[in-house]
Amino acid sequence: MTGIMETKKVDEPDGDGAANSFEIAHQVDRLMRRIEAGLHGKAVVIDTDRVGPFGGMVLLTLAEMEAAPVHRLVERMGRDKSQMTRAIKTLEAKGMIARHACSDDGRVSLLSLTAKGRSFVQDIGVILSGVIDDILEPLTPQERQSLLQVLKKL
Amino acid sequence: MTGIMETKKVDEPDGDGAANSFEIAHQVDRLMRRIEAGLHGKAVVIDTDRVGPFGGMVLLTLAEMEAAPVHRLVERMGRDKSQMTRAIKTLEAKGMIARHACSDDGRVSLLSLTAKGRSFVQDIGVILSGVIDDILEPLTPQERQSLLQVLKKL
DNA sequence: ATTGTTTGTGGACTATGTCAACAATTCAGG
DNA sequence: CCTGAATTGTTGACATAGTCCACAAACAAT
Repeated sequence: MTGIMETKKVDEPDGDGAANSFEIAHQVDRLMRRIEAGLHGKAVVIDTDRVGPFGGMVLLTLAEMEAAPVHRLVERMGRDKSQMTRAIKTLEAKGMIARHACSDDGRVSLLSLTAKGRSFVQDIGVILSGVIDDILEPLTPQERQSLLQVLKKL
Repeated sequence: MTGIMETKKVDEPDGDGAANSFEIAHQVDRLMRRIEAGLHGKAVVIDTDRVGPFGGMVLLTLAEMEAAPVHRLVERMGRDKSQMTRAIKTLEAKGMIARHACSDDGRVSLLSLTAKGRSFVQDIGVILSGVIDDILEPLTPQERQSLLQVLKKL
């Protein structure tokens, strides 16, 4: 049972609204957008194949898993199946990923990065790191680490 | 061979900023989506006017400012002007916000919530708080507070 | 074999976001 | 006062992202 904003400023001394839920949502949203905006500015240089932000995320995620069926990507990224299908289709057309049939299961086709896809992921990785590091710059290393841990705990 | 991220796992178990950049982006993204998913489930009950998630955000933001010109909303939310124009138009059509001319400046029209808009914001506030509190449930109060502070620092 | 489930696709649609052009004001400075 | 910039908001055209629903093919179990 969770309270509405007004009912729960009791035990928190700080004036900024006691773990204000809306505030957190807002800040998370802002952070997301800053990341994307930062990427957007620099991505033009690199995204010659017009992969787009979502496609980039797919590639990055895939790079962490190496050879996975679609539904695993879906569950990992929390998006819709059909959306994933289409993203994959265009990524395949651009030569970023390849699919080969799965011997165990005739329904699934395993996805993997091509060489082109891997080198692209390399490049995004560098830029993304740069962008986020810029954004996180005001934080101490401890704060970064605690941020990551808190996020992971969710 | 695996790509990029694998190459740097050995020397730093944790505690390095650069290694975690992509991880942070990913986690932030997930958090955003969980919030929106949680909202989506419960919003149907309340969003009888089909305001939508973005419209809701606009209303919530506006509720924090009370009477502002469009460009202030734009800079506060970090979105495109035109997007805001259209969102406002539909919100106005739904009777959530009102606009009245600004005496000082003939270009701007000041926006404010109507009674209907305010009560709607009330309702979202309750639900949003609930959803986020559910998500943040595994965190201790200290962790929540530190999360918020870290986010605000950015 | 029949039934139900999982896996991936496709259609149709809505919402979001981006880019560029534009009118109406306001402002700065001669 | 006048003219050329800058600001404010609007619109068109378009690109991307996300949702919902139905469906075929392969599997799993009885």
